[in-house]
Amino acid sequence: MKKNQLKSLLRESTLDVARGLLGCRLITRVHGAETSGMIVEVEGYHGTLDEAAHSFGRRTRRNDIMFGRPGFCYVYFIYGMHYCANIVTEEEGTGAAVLFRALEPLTGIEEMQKRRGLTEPKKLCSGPAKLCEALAIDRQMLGEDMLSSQLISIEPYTDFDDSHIGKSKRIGISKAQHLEWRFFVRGNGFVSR
DNA sequence: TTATGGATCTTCT
DNA sequence: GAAGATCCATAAA
Repeated sequence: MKKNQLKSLLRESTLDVARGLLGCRLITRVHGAETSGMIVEVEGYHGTLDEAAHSFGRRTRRNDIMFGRPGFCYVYFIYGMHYCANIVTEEEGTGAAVLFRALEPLTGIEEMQKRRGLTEPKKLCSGPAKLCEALAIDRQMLGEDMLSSQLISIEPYTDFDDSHIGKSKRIGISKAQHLEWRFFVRGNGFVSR
């Protein structure tokens, strides 16, 4: 994928965006430190047809960003201690997003190790809350446009064709559990399980 | 105003 | 494999 193709990828349906994001690079720049990783695992969430999505039902203060423009960053706080990060998909007002579940660390690895208090590369970003801690993602990223923001952005890196992409049911949800909306790079050691 | 439970991670057994 | 940590948006009252 070329750099300018991200914008057109975001016009695709949520599940196609999810697949297309595998192999892209997620980058943050915080306090002068750049950290980035290749996206190797994601999940799709689609408000109106998906009981597991935060946007299911109606627009509220918490999920408001999910109804914004595609490419926006939706960060939420969970279990009293963790942040998770999404990129908004579908046209404005839809309430859909793709959750970043795991990265393969690429740059700023020392910084990630410091933030995580760990050195083992496979444990740095192998879960949605772990990658947020490693890349210092929190509420300050909420609502950033990931196609133009300095703080948090996405760019093409590697392309995977369908034969390298696995799918499964989503993890950690109590509703709509039958949907196979989780996608990951097959055989990559940095996925969450 | 209060009660409830969640798109998780770590540590312990 | 199970439990504890610990905040906050939402729904119920």
